Amino acid sequence: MPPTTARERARAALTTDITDLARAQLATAGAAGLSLRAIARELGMASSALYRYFPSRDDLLTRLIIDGYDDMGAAAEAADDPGAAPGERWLAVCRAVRTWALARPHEYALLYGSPVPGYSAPEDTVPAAARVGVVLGRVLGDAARAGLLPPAAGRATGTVSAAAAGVLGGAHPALDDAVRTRALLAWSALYGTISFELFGHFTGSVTDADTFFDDAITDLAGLLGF
Amino acid sequence: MPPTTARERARAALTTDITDLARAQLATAGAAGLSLRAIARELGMASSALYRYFPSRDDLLTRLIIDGYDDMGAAAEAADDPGAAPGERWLAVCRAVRTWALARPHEYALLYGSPVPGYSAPEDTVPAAARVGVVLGRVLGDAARAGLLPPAAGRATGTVSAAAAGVLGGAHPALDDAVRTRALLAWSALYGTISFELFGHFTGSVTDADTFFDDAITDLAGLLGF
DNA sequence: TCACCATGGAGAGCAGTGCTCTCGGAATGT
DNA sequence: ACATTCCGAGAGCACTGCTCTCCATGGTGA
Repeated sequence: MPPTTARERARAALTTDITDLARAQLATAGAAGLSLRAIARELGMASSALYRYFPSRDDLLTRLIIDGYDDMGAAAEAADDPGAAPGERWLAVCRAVRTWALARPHEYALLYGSPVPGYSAPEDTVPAAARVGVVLGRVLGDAARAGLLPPAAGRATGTVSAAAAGVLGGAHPALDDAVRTRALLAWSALYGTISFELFGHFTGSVTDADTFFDDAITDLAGLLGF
Repeated sequence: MPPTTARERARAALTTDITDLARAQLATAGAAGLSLRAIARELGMASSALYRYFPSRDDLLTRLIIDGYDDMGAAAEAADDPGAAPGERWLAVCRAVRTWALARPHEYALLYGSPVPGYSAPEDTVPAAARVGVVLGRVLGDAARAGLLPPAAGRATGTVSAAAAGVLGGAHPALDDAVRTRALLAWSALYGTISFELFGHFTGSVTDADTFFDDAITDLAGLLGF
């Protein structure tokens, strides 16, 4: 339900003002440079008043992390056309993730870079964090159900949890632990390439980042059988 | 040449004391929690005296980063047996990198996590950072020269720089841009899986991290033709 | 040998941080 | 109209990186 009383309205408005300013500050100073006092200053209020809205700096970061995961997940979902071929879908979703990351490098770093020290992601972040994985898992499952995947070897290595197996296509003869391991590998490889590009580990090695990314992602699609 | 005068000896000793304490602090508080004052306190000296040895906190971090790259590179080099088969070599080097990372998660995060904000890695870090890549590139090149690689398609996509091509096996008929792209992909995927494991993105999905890593790395080796 | 000077410590201080506490006014529910 | 809850302000604590000044010491050229 939306806020009803004037107080709740004001509180909600100020809360989004804070997170917006925090995001803006994130874009310039990074996560470590995020300063509650600076936000309060820009808002024209005492720093102590901010603690009525976020009990601590880490809680603000948690909010930003959840919003970030959700925003990225929405971008991935929007990029997925369930009617297209698996290879096309995979490429489109991966491209969307990279585009999202390139537009907000600091926010991406907050999600997939070093964890903030002394801060362990609360349970709240899990569902939001899973959204991109769910989209990629659906692509895999749809491909299997459409008979577009090579037959699986039927190996059960026991390394992929049942919960993850459910997300990664569910039960299907064309899907076994070996396939799912490759899916998890492709998933982490996607973030590996994006992180390397964003964090500067490719500088001097990759000249055309756009086509390199497409080539690499296509290789990964081949690994998955698309 | 080693330090000669007593002063130089004392300076070198104190410098290593500082970096050792910094590394210890890194292991507990992470990069953001690294405090020059705390180091000075543990050393029983004034915080201002530390600036005689490191002009700023970022310079200390740079030192730690270079040392970290070097240590990891040495571990990778030690794990590589040039006489073994390419697949074995690839697996051994990747395992060594992961083992190194698992033993020093915070140090790994410093190297491959989010870049420290407002801090751009100086040129000094480049050669040290390249060491692991050089080892992996040598494995690829040796495999090509031994005729253990499938024939290349001969594609020149122009995405891999000449410098990187030199590291990634050098010139050989079995090596083209398509192969080198896969090599860079495998390289970043290696760090993607390690980062995901270390940063907690696999929690709940991967049950047996050790065998998952081996499986994933073997898949990557297959992608490279090993 | 002695004077000179670079070296490296100590301390005070500045500007900034997250966070806590108390106080007082204002909106809300009864 | 009253009681309660909410929310902003201000002062203050402990901490940070960093600078500046001052001073003792160690190595060195005359």
